[in-house]
Amino acid sequence: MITLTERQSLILKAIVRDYTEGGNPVGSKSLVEELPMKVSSATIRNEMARLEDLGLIVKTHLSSGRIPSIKGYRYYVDHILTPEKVDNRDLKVIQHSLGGEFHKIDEIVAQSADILSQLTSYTTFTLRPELKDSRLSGFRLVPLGNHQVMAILVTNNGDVENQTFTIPNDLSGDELEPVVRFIDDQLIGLPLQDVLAKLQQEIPLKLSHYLQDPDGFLDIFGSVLSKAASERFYVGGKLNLFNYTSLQDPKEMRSLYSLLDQTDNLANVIGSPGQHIQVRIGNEITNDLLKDYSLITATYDVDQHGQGIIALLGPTAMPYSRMIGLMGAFQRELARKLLDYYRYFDE
Amino acid sequence: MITLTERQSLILKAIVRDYTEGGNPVGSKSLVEELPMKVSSATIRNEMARLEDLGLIVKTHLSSGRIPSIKGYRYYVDHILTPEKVDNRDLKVIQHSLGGEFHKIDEIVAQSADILSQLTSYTTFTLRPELKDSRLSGFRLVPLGNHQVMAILVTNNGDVENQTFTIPNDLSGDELEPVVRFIDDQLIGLPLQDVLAKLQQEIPLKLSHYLQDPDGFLDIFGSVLSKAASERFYVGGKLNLFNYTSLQDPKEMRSLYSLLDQTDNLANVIGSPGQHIQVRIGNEITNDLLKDYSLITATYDVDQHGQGIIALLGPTAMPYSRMIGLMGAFQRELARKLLDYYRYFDE
DNA sequence: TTTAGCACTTAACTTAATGGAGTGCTAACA
DNA sequence: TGTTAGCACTCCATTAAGTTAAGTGCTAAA
Repeated sequence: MITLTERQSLILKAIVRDYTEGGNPVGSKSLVEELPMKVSSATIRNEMARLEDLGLIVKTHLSSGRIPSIKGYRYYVDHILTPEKVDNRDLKVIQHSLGGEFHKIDEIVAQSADILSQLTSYTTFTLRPELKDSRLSGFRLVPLGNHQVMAILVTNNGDVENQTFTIPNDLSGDELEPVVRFIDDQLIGLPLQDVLAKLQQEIPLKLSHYLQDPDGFLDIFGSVLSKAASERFYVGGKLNLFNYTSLQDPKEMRSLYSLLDQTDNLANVIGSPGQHIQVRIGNEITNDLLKDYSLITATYDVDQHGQGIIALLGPTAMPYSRMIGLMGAFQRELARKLLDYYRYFDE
Repeated sequence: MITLTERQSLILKAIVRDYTEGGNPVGSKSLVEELPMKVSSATIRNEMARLEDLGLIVKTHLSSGRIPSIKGYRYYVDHILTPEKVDNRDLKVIQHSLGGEFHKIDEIVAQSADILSQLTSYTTFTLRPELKDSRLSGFRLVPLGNHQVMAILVTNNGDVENQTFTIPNDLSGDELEPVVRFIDDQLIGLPLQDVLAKLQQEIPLKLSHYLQDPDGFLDIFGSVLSKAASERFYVGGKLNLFNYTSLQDPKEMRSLYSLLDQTDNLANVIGSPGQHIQVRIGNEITNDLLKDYSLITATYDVDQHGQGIIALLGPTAMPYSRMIGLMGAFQRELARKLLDYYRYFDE
């Protein structure tokens, strides 16, 4: 367990700030002017040597200034930093852009990713509140003619999922009705997870009373259901990658970029953060492609509607205190907006 | 009007080929070995000087080898090149990947963009056949409970478009039925364009017999309708940009990339190509961001179902003959597949 | 018309020189 | 014991100079 003196702490803080703002290694002389106490550059050099021994700062070459190491950022984030109060203008932007009327949760969540990336110039990820508590509240089969049927699934949270299928023989609404009614009787009100489970056990058997070939129908129902139960990260500010990356090689650039495109893979990268705002720096991120970046993740709580996730990817040299402040604001504002949205369907 | 001698033509052809394959300016000595006739490098130098006078090739500096100019590529494409027969393996790939079963036209069109970009390592754009001949074949309003209604629109080509709306007061199916029936009577069978037109004229008046407040309903219907009538390019191989661009500056990279993201803007860039395969090179493309690239565009015909567009963006130094061959193959295969698809709904 | 020969140009690479920023260490000082 | 001034040292970045290889245009002869 590392403990720093007051002065060492101030020096580390100043190094992190300078490097984050200017992007250049920080030397002892420039620190003399910035530190609140009156000490010579030699003294600072001595302290810096100690910070280096502790592994908190490193040199880029033998006689260069210092930059924070991963460990240094870590210490800074854990013990020195205080979250910055969100700028009033930023807060206005957030509230205004979430203030409009939305027809889908996904729109709200996607919009959040966009705003956050706009405010930070980094790349952001958002995940809607978990669906595990969602319940099936309605199922429809709408014959469209021409061998097509649309299956629609509604949850108690107002989520609507639909898919169109091509079927060998046209069906009339009358033929479909008993099946839909059966589904309604048996499954409405159950959590989606349970519906998925039942779908593999008792339902096929019972359904065979109503339909000669229940398999086709079950495929359809299952397909919409799993689409509704799937969880997808929204990515905002993908293009911002160009701002903060130091990569030159187009090949690496490409593979990084395509990582951001594989939204189904992002869950592995981001994981499930705890209650508080979590910062992972450099190689603390499990994915090798991101070992030179930092990832800030946080959950947000929407009462009994479960938790969602917001995340922020940027350079290791990012203004952590401002970013953490912003994440906090988003936690609150997004939760509030969604609570508002859900209330509409709870009535 | 430029006319080249047989020998000049062969030299230009060789320069284009060499530069396209190797990426380096081509000198007179290396051409000696490649040309089918027996001439010295000095002779080739003389010919090259003439080609340069004509503006077909240029030097990168006073004593460098030559590279084709825009005008040179133009001449090559117009007078020298012969489309390459499509590799059998490539044809298999195309046919196989379009061979599967699709539930939506958009899936086929998007898939085509992906395959073509995969085969070429460039970026591709595809547009589905024009909708102008599509006719409205069905309209549904499905109440979902919780203040939500889904509007579904079906065309005679099997296109399905849907959108969910939040409405102030819940409506039952019974209330909606006369409205839907009215729409069916008045509008089914008409081309979408005509439907759009009528929607702004006679319909609102007549509809007021059935509904107290037709405006809300018309908004809904109009919204789905315009969604169905909107034409969107699919973009394939966006990431391939990293392969063929020579840009270093992340800022330019970014603006180029975001051009590809604005799918609604692409129509301006791509235009409406004529019957044949059209090649635009460098500054022949109207968009300034693309002045260092080449764009190959072509239409494909699906009989009475209208025309679609495929396009290919790559470096000016691209193997035109192979690319034009591939575009030809796609014209045929995509048209065939779509004809097949439509036939299903024509029955 | 073609060709050999040659002087000339340029990019790309290597090497050397210089200045500046920063460090660690030593010795003196409070 | 902690702090400071001074100094030798290191490394990067930039500039300058030199070298090589590829390629050209031009001239004069075949």
